[in-house]
Order: sequence, then C-alpha cells, then structure tokens
Amino acid sequence: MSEEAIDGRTLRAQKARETRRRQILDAAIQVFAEKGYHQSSVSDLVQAAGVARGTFYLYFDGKSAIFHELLDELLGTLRSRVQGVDTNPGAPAIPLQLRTTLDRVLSTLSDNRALCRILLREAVGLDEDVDAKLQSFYEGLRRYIESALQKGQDMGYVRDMDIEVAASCALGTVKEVVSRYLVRTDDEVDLETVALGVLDFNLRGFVG
Amino acid sequence: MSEEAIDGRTLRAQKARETRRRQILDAAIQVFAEKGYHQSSVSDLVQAAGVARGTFYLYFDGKSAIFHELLDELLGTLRSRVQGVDTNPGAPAIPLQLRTTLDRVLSTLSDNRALCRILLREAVGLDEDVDAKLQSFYEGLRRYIESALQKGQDMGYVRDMDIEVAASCALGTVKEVVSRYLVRTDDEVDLETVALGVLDFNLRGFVG
Amino acid sequence: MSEEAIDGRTLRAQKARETRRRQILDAAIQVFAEKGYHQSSVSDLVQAAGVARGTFYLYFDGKSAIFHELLDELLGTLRSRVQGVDTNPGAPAIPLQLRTTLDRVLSTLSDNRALCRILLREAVGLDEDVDAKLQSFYEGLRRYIESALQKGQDMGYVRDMDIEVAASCALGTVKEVVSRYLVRTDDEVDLETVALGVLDFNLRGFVG
Amino acid sequence: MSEEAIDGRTLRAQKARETRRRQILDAAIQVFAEKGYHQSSVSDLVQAAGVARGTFYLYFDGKSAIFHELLDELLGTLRSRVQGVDTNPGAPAIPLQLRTTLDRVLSTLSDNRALCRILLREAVGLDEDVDAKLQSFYEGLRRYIESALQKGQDMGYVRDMDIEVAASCALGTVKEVVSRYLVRTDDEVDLETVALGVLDFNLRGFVG
DNA sequence: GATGAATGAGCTTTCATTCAT
DNA sequence: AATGAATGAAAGCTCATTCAT
Repeated sequence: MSEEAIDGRTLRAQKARETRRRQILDAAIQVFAEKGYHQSSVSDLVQAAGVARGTFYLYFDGKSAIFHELLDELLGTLRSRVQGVDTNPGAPAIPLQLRTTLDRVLSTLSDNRALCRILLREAVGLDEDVDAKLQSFYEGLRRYIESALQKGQDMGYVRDMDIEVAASCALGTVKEVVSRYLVRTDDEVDLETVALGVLDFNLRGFVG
Repeated sequence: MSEEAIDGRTLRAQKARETRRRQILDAAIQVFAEKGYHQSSVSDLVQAAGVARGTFYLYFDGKSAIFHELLDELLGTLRSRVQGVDTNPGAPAIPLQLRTTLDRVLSTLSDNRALCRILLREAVGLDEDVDAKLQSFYEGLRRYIESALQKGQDMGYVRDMDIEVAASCALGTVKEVVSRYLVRTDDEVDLETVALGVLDFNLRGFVG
Repeated sequence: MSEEAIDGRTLRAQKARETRRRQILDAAIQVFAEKGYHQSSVSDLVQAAGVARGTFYLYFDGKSAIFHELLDELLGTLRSRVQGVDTNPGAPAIPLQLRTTLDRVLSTLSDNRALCRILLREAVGLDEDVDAKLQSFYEGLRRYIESALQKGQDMGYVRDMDIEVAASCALGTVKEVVSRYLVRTDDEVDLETVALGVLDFNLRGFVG
Repeated sequence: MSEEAIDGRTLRAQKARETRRRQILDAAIQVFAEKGYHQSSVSDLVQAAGVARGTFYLYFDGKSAIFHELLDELLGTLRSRVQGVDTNPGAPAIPLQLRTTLDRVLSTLSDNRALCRILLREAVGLDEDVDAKLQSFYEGLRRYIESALQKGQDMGYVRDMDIEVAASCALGTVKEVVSRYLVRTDDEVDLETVALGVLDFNLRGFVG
C-alpha cells in the first residue's frame, strides 16, 4: 500500500467528511429557519439531513453547537461583505461606498432568507454566547458606520451631529428594513427600491 | 353578618388576589428578563415569586400564558403612550408631537428595562402567537409614523420621499436605539441626548 | 340561658350537621356514578354539593373516606334486604323466599342506578380495602345462597350437586343481570320479567 | 457489505425490538395485576421492566396505551378460544362444544391469573374506551351463548325459556366462577371440577 | 464511520389536603 | 362552622446526548 494510496484515500475521506458536514449544516439552516431553534429537535435535524442521530454527533457537538457554527458562518459571510471605508485619493466617493456595502449586504441576505430569519429571529435572545456574538457583530457594523461618518465629517460630507447615536440609527434602519422586507414577508421585494429608500432616508431624513 | 361585612370581606379577598397576581407577574418579569424565557422554568418563577407551584397555576395557565399576559400588559402600556397625530389648527407642531411621543415611549421603557429586554429579546422568535402580537404592534407603530409623514407631506413639512420605506427606517432607528441604550447596556444613559439625536437623525439624516 | 335552650340549640346544630352530611353524600353518589371515582376530583364533589372545599373535610376524611362511607351505606342497605332462609314449619316455601329476596335486591338497586354503577364499576379494583369489603359482601351472599341450597337439599327440594360452585353460579347470574339490565343500559327494563327469567334459569337451567 | 448482511442485521434488530416490547409488556402485566392500574405509575412499570423511562415511551405511547395493548392482546386470545357453535351434521353435540369452549377459556385464564385480574378488576370502570372494549367483548360472548341456545332450542335440546336473560345468566356464571376461583384466590383449583360444576348448573339449575 | 436504541435529567401540570381568616 | 387560597408531592412525558453494534 503506497503512501500515495493512503493520501488519496485520506483525501477522499476528508472530502466525504466535508460533504457530509455541509449536508447536515444545510438541513439545519432550513429546519431552524422554518421551525425556529427551540421548536427544532435534534430528531428534526437528522431527519432533514437524512443521517442517523449518532452521525449528527460525529460532526457537531450538539444542537447548540451547530447553531453557533451556522451563526459564525453567516456572520463571517456578512462581515466579508462590509469593508472599511476607503479614504484614499481616487477611492470611490463615500456615499457610493456605503451604497455598495448596503447592496452587498442586502443581496447576500436576500439570496438566503432562511439565514435572515435565523439571524434576526432565532438568534435573538437564544443564550448568552449567541447574544454576545450578535452584539459584537452589530457593534462592528455600528463602528463601521461611525467611522464612515467621522471620515465624512472630516471631509465635510457629513454635517455636524451626534455621530454615536446617528450610527445606531443608521444601523437600525437597515435592520428594520431587512426584518420588514426580507423576514416578515414572503413576497418578492424590489431590493433596488428599498436600498435607495434607505440610503435616501439616511442621507437626508424627513425634511432633508 | 351584615351585607357590608360580606362585601368588605369579598373586597378584601379580591384585593388580596390582585396583589398576589401582581407579585407573581412582577417576579416573572424579573426572571424572564434575567434568564430569558426558555431558560426560565416554572420552578424559577415560583421561587422568585415566593409561592408554591400550585399557587402559580391558580393564577396563570402556565409559563406560556403568563408570558402572554406580560406582553399584553407591556404592549398595552406602550400603545397608550402613542397617540394619533393631531392636525387640527392650534394643535402642537407635528415634529413636537413626535418628540412628545418619542419621549413618552423612551421614558416608559427606561423606567423598566426588564420589560425592554422582554420586548426586544425574549419575545422575538418565541412562538407564532407572540410573533403575531409583536408584528401587529410594530405594524401599528409603522402606520402611525407613516400617517404622520403623510400628513407632514400634505402640509409641506415633509419632503418628497418613499414614505413606506421611510416609516420602517424611522421605526428601526427607535428600536435600535432602545436596544442599544436601554437593553444592551446597564449604564445610565442620558435619554434627553439620545432622544434629541434620534429626532435630529430622522429629520435631517447624515447630510441634512 | 336555660339548659333547655342549650339543648335545643345543640339539637338543631346536630340536625343541621346531619343534613349537611347527607347533602355532601348525595352529591358524591351522583358525581362518582357519573364520572367514575378516579375521574372525580374533590373539586367536583364540593362543587356538586355546593359547599367549600374546607367544609368537605369537616365532614369526611377525604375522597377515599367518603367513598368508603358510601359503599358501607349501600352494602348495609343491600344486606338488610337479604334475610336468612327461614326453615321453620309454616315459613314460606324456600323458592318463594329466594324470589322475595331477589325482588327486594333488584328493586333496591333499580331505585338507584347510581348506586349500582358505583357498586359494580367504580368499586371494582379501587383499592385493597374496598376490594375486601366487596369480597366480604359477595362472600356473604354466596354463603346465603349456599345455605339455602343446603337446606333445600336437606329438604329434598334441591338436587344433588356441587353446592359451592352452584352458589357462585347463582350469585354470578344475579350480578351479571344487574350489570346488564341496570348498569350497562339507561333503558327502562321490566324487572319482573328479568327476575322471573333469572329464577327460572337458576331453578332449571337450559334443559330443565 | 452484502444485502444478506443488512437483512440479517435488520432482522436481528427487529427481533431485539420485539423482545424488548415483550419484556416491557410482561412487566406491565405483573405490575398492573399486583398493584392495580391506578396505583401503578410509569416509574413502577419501567422499574419492573428494567428499562429507562424514555425506553418505555419508545415502545408505548404511555401508561394508558400499554394497558389498552394488554387488554387487546388478552381479549384477542380469549376471542380466539371461543368459536361459533357448529350445527353441521356430524359436528360434536352442542353441550360438548360448549364444554370445549369453556375448558379452553378457563385454561387460558388459568395459565395467567395476572391477566384475569387485569380483565376482571383493573379494566372495570377504568375509562370509556376500556369500558367499551370490555362491553363489546362480553356482548360477543353473550351473543355466542344466545345463538347456541337458539340453535339448541331449534334442535330440541334446549327447553322453552327467555333466551336473552338466560344468556346473561350463563355468562354471569362463568364470570363469577373465574372471579371466585382464579382471581380472588391464590390457591390451586381443580379446574375440571369447577368446569363440570358450571356446566351442570347451566344445564339443569338447582332442581333439574 | 455510521447507526439508532437506550438513557435519565428535567420539564410542566394536577390535585388531595391544610389552615389562616 | 364555613371558607377557599395556598400547598407541594408526585404524576406523565420529552428530548439532547451516549454508546454498543
């Protein structure tokens, strides 16, 4: 039995493992999104994934653990969609950068409403660890917005205002819009319109 | 035994019942807020209330039922703090009315952060009934804002904009600010500053 | 305050006590007969009797105790309806005496089907004490029949047979007929026909 | 892995399941017979069966459900022991057929007194479903006897009599004898003698 | 590696009984 | 004597997790 053979076997095994993992994770996403975390039993998860109960525990440490992995994955994806504001000369204008980030985030969420639902409903108030992760995620977003606003002020784009509160407000507008147009409804929504509306509101408010 | 005596006794009994009820409700508010709904057992509730398990079921139909009562109570209180916009001649200016409503809501929530936590964390994704109640509450708020914006537009105070999206955004700013400054922190917060910041943001946005 | 006054008062009190007792017992008979012993809660009993829970315990030691009293009362009544066979010269013929006893028992039971139901359904398999009471009651009946048969044999009325088994059989015919015609149906039944049929069967069997 | 291996495994698994089921059922029979249905808790059942609480619920839907299965099993067995009267020419004489059925029923019950106890004590007055099952079983027996008597009358073996009442009486003799000699005593009984005595009584009564 | 039967801690709920008023 | 709010032991049942095969 050559080393290569073993390596090949090992590789194949790893790939199979990864596939199995994915299969369970994907099933979990659907189940959690449909029934909610607490209403979903491990039985539901393994049934949806088409594996035995024991198999589930070979890949994940339990119901709570797989939820954390799901959440990490989703938050990681979203984080990667949000990039720091570029103030270098020649960089796109800051409003345009915000617009791009907002579009990215909304389209990512729109591509998978199950993830939205998990993020905005199931993960809320679940337990302290999940709460901490969410809080840290949102705090990251808030700081991103705050720094963008700060830079905008420095550059004269943004008016004089309470930046801390404003950043929270801006974050709130996005969360609510996602909740309203991607979670609380099953209708198809024109994201373009919504994104424009949000940006417009954030830039000029009611009276502009 | 005079009739008055009977009435007196009955009255006293009713009062005692109401007191007991309140005692259990208040304990439940604290427990739910501290441990979260799902992490709270009926044992926790009765222990916190200082009554026997059976007593709890004398006053409430179960853990789920007491949560619904709590939620109804809180939502009722908040609803009563939000009154329709008055457009009669001589009525206060609309921005001032919004300011008043916002102040009322924030101060109500501020007076009892446990209720905030229950509203914004524990009640989210709990079950379909709770979801429906929350959704209907927020939808009411959204419509209140929408109608205020509409009237504002008619009167020329509010600029031309997508009112539906804007109303969601405005609602989102309030929810996020409550979450940030009343739920996710234990620090004392200067509500005045926050309320002003929110209003300012909603009226003029980033660039004014 | 004269002695007579006190006596009068005491007497009245005793009478009131007895009335109250009766009122609770009668209610219990109905409740037990309708819902069955285990399905009847003390709440059902006091509600049916129209007294407070505590009052119930002033008169009876508990749910089990009142059932025992009920059973004792019923069994006592039935026992009084069954009198020893009179073999004195001049006494009615033994078959006639049996007939009279059977009529008495059936009519007593017929007058109160609730008692039948309690006796034949609710009291069966309830607990060891109740079982012992029932067993002793039926054993008494069996012995009554056995002694009648013995006397009958001595006097030549009754043929040669296994008296012990025959007595059980005769008892069984009565129990089953009561169960069939007084418990398991709500229809009015012609007791006369049934009584005659039972006697006829016991005397001559299938083939006579 | 060959198909046979899988089949073998599946078969073994099924057999193991069946064994486990039986183990729990048998334990339940003993517990119900000894303590009575209401005095037996699920804890008693699992303790007697030597399995965990959860295992019990893997095989049965609850305490009530396992009792129903027990009852169905017993009633099914007994029903199979009672076959229609054969009036074809060349068939055994009807009294002999009755004798055979009686022997079969008594020996079946005698082989397992616990089941007798459950049938005649625990199942009486338990709940509406159980009552209906018992009533239907006894009604079947009664009709079996009635039809046998009818045929007997047609063939001249059975005298003129009230067949309906007589059938109830005959059924009652068997029930009482079973109760007396198989349930209410732990002594060994000469079934032969009892069976003969019952038949003799049914055929000829007291005076023959 | 995969399986699924088995586990048992822990949950919600009921209800016979007590006792301060 | 009468009341009914309060009690808490004990019941039935669920389900995340384990482990022998």
